[in-house]
Amino acid sequence: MPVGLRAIGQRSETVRRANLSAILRELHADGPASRSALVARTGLTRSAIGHLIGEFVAAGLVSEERAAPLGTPGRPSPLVRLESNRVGVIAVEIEVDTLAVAIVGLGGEVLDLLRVDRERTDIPVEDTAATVAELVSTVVRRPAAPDAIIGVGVAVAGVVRRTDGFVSMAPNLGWRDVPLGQRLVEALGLSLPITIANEADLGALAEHRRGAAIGVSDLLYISGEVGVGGGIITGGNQLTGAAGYAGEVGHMPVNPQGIACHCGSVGCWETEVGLDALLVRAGRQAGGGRSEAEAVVREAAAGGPLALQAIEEVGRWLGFGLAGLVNIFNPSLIVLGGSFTRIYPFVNEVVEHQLEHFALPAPRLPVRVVPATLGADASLIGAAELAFEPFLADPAHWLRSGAASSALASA
Amino acid sequence: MPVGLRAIGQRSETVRRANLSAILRELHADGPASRSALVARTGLTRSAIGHLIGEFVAAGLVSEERAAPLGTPGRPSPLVRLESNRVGVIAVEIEVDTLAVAIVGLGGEVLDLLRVDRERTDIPVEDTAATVAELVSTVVRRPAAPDAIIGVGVAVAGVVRRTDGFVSMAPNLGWRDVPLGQRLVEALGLSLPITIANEADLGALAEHRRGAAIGVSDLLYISGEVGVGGGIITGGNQLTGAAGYAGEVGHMPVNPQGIACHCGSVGCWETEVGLDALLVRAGRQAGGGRSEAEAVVREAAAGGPLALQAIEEVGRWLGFGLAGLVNIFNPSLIVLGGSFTRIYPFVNEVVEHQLEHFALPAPRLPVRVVPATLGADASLIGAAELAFEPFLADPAHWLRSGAASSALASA
DNA sequence: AGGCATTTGAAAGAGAGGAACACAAAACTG
DNA sequence: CAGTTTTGTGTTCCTCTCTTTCAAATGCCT
Repeated sequence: MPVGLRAIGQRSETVRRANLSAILRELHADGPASRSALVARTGLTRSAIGHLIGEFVAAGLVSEERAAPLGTPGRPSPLVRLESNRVGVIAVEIEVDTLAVAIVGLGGEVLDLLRVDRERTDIPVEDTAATVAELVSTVVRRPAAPDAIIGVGVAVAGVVRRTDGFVSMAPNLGWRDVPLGQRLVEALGLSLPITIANEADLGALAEHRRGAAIGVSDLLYISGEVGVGGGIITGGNQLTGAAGYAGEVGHMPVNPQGIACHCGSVGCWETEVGLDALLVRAGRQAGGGRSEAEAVVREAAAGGPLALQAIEEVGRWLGFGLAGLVNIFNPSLIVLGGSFTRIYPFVNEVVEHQLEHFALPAPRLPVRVVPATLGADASLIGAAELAFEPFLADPAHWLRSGAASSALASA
Repeated sequence: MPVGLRAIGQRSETVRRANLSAILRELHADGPASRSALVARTGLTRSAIGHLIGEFVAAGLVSEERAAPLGTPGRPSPLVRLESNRVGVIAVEIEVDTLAVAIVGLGGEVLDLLRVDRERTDIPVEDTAATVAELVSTVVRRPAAPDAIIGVGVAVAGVVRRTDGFVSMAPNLGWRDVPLGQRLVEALGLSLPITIANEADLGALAEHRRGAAIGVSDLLYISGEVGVGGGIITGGNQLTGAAGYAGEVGHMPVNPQGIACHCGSVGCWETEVGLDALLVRAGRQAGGGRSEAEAVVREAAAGGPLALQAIEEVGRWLGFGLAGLVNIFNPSLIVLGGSFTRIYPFVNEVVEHQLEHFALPAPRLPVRVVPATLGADASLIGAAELAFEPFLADPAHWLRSGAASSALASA
């Protein structure tokens, strides 16, 4: 149901752009495919596919190889494969206690990955940007780097505006109203588009494309760290909201009688299910971060009653909040990421029980709750997908301008 | 960011379909427009517009009239206008205490409207369907009816599945797991597509297309009656969820220490902001419905302290819940419908205050809260829009098959 | 080896929008 | 009031892209 402004007139060229995009998306998402498989999946004719593939081959973006005979009669269809070391993106992850930079090739292969630990203290944006720039320039020089870098995607643990990467609030990084996008542009000094998004949003994107939620078009990804973030995909589209701030489910009020949240509100969901809530309930000091949480999980695994009880209580609140989200979004899948992945085995039952109790039967019915499968790199992979997005949406633009070489030159 | 399955290959014909659709949407949404305005809005050339308009004219769907000279130099562009009595839809609204059927012409004009009051008792679906059928057959026979009816849209006050109109739960109608869609198909006996959706979802659609939210692509429509429903539009698309159950914000848990909700949960938002909450706080009996609520509003307008206090308390909870939704959706507009429209003047300030207090600053900043403008007919208008949707999305399909006549014949 | 199923490749065909030009109609201009 | 300017329509030709069609290629199966 597109609204007026988007429904701009289409031209013949639009068709070609859309079809090139469709083919590229197939290959990027599902890996190598035979020509005939592409025919089947796109609904185009063999000739059309032939022409379009030819264009990609001419640009050096894909290669065709003799198909391995697969036992069926008929002339075998050649396998079309993306050249993963021709075009790539830089993915950056800025988290509380770690900083990562990766190079990801078209098709999703992680070609190179650099991760450094950071102090859990407030670090100025400028310093962060400088560190990122250093890592990027290292990684770009290494042999794994592809011929052309076409964009930079950044995942940040904070409330961030999509349009320009302005970070309104990243409490755990100690940032408030920080122009991260601008600083990164300055520090990187590349003439590449830099797109920044919230880490949970990108985790959702990653799980949707390459993780536990492949093929699911309505899903919630809930990432539990010190803060609780949500990435939401509905109808196959990411929920971004008017400015890209959407998905801050951690600050959904669930308990008016609850404790004060650093955001200024009271009883936010993350005050009940965030890492600190777990630690305090387990008799430990708040602020311990992942390592302490890990200790609680180990304690629980060993049968420690206090730890088990703490995790159970978190699970109860987790399920309570999820019930509300299920009623609001009617998803078919909920993916638990971050530290929730670790406690999933312990809370699975409570969560299901809470959903049974607090969610409406109709939207609750089809919901499955599963742990994330991409682990710590989820948002990094999502950042890469984000950076690839313009390319996937309109590869024709790159092909025409011979960007393979020009983009490289500028990198 | 379309996912694999949707990104089907496009053909030349697709372009024509899309462009016909774009033109029709413009005319349907914004009313008559000059050819040159259409050129400007779609970005197509004059020749293309000429051809496409020609096709519509040939089908008798639009007419062109000599432009009234409007004071600007240059040759005036003829005005393109939809023939509102050629193609129309039937819109049905099934609410707790009222039942309405309307005929709406292409362009959105309500050509005819029949509304009957109902007892606030549980009425079997079969009876409801029969009444609807009766109203429909009356209205279709009246002179205002257009040549062709192309679909039926139904708004129902309950949790309903989009695919087949299965009502999982409509507590105020006394329905549970009722195949409303099927019953309506049987009762109406028309070979027309019948689409059923939740009344708040359709209220949102109506306000988005023809009410307070025109041109806004990220909005929440919150409708307060006995139950509280939400219609959500993000990125210009309706949020439907996996099965169309999405938007049940009334059952978002906001108060674990609250009262039991009929849905089986505790502390749902509607237990704090629904009509019964208002009535009880105002010292009246629950179950009084709209008329009693109206009495409370009048009492408040006259300065009655108990009524004012009750409304204020509802406003406080309203703002509290909205804050959570703002954090989740980052909308740019919140439209208050149903009884909330009436209490808006009284709660405006409290709501804003609560948002200030409980919503994150970044998503909160651009949010405006406004009353609905379409009043009681909002969901009826939305139902019409829903029924028009397939036609607007692919008018070529209808033109080719000469549906103007064939659809009429079947009605 | 020959038949069959499936696919590729090239050429011709069809559908749709773009560009350019002649002509039309209204509003300015002096 | 006649000429000029501006904006628009209709027409013709062109370009782009996919489809259709047919011959040739390839490898399984008997």
